Amino acid sequence: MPELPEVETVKNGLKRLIIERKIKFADSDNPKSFPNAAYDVEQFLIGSTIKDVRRRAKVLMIDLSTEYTLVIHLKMTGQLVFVDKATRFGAGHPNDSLIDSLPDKSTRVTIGFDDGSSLFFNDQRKFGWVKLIPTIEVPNLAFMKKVGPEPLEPDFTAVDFIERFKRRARAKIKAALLDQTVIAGVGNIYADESLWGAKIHPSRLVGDVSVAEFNELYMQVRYVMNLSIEKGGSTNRNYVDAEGKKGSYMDFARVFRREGLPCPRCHTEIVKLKVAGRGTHICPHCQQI
DNA sequence: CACTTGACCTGTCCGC
DNA sequence: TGCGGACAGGTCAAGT
Repeated sequence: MPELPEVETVKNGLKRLIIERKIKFADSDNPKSFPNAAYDVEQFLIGSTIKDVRRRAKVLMIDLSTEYTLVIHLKMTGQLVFVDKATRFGAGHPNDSLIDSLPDKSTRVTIGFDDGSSLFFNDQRKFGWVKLIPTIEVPNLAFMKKVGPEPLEPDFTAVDFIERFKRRARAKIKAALLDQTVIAGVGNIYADESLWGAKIHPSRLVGDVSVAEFNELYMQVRYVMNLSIEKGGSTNRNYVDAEGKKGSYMDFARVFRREGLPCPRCHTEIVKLKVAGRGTHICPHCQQI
């Protein structure tokens, strides 16, 4: 799934839904999805209360009253869905079919609360994980130490943006955009969308992109990801938010998964190619090598 | 170091 | 219908 806007949407939903709930039990069918010692789970997870939910890059953090944190990465197909037994069978609930079906065969972790509600971590491809870590140790995780700045923070400027790319001067601009140590949170959808917005071909080398083009790319990265947060993220395949609802950014996408359709700017047919090992969508007229 | 490729998994879709 | 292969929102380890 999940790039910055999707993880942000899940975080916002969880903040509304699970703060102050008390954890009664935790189950998992897959050690790689929940690689925590039974002793730690018993000692620091069971019986704890949810105090806060945070996001950094594409990582979610659920802070517990025990000074431990559930650090969660959804990778490609992860979902975190809260189900309250009171709404579970509620007629007319917009997503009662999905909600009613949980847990299902993709459920890797179940967190049960003492009021009967549950949080399900579903992950078809099993790339994602839920790790229980002392809160004070979270900033020391290898990923947290090397990840780049948050591009939507108000004090993150175009000058900062350009500076971060200097270390990847010989890489393709799309590979650098996807590199989480350059800036945090951009994935395949918003890389394609922002490069189209800035009229930059994804295969161009970072060192050959002008300052004016970088300024436009900076604006586009912030524009597409802010718009997507407003739309509840992109549901390309599996993604749903904390209530099981799909996001609608794909209705506003300009190139992503729109091969064969006209470019919204010039009506040239959008084509799909492979760049940096990833499926990539461009307008061959607007985005020249 | 900088950069690219393959691996991790399951499911779906497309061509034969 | 079945089967093989390519492909899917991400990140790492290992390779050049």
